Amino acid sequence: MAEEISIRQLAKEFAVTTRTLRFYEDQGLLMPERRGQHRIFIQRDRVRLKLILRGKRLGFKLYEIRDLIDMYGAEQGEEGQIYSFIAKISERKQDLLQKKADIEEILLELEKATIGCQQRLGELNKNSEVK
Amino acid sequence: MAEEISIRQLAKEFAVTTRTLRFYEDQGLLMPERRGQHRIFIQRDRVRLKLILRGKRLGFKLYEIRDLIDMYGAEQGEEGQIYSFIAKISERKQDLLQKKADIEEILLELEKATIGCQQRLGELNKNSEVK
DNA sequence: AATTACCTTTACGTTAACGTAAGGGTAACT
DNA sequence: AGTTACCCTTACGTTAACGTAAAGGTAATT
Repeated sequence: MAEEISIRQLAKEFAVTTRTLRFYEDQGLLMPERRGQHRIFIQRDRVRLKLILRGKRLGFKLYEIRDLIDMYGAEQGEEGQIYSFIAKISERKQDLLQKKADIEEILLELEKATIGCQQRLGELNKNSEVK
Repeated sequence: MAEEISIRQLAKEFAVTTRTLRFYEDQGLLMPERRGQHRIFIQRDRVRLKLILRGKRLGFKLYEIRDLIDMYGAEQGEEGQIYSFIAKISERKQDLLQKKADIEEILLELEKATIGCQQRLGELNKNSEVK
């Protein structure tokens, strides 16, 4: 794992396009260094990109993901800021717990559906045995 | 809870617009009866809409949600169909388990962030006491 | 010297999931 | 008879998250 990688290398590593990476930079989600014109990505960007894609899988908007990432390890600022920060984190937590509950319910339904399918298969087998 | 409700009533009940409901019908996610021109929604549609919104919260595309809903209690068909059905359900399960894992990780990070914030608050308090 | 393989910016195109407006119909109060 | 309150369809507009193409720069092979 090289220290400094090109945009294409990072893109390939995470199975996204270079356009996507440039777009994320544009949106303030990535901030690669520049060497001349070229972007230089480092480990920090890998970590960030991983977080971005994780957020995407959960259906978060890019600006929500940006906010989310900003929450990680950002305990600077004065008291008021910290408090509003804790509040924001709490909101996000609620959202995530809701999503988790949604997932549990869907998984339950899918379990039921699977069982239904298996029963159906059983019936089909019985019929073919009788035949 | 009335047996038959209008589009507006259903919309209000779930805090969506009538446009949204018509759009969902257009996409084959809802199939209300018609009385003349008017749509008549019943309990079945409530259930479906709930499932749709749940899917949306998890970032599923509408066509994915449609597929998902079709999985619930659809154990008809012949053997081949059932098998491909079980496979599809399994895929969805994998996806959901991935999302669940994503959520757990984010929650963990947010916990860490919260602790960081509290420590910071503690430090700020110490400083003000010293003063 | 020319092709290959990258990189850059700028800018228009695309898709999903609706929003919004236009134009018209029905049914019930006032 | 007119206003209110719904309902309908058709159709153009909007936003997010990129896709895609154009035009050009650099650096290393062939």
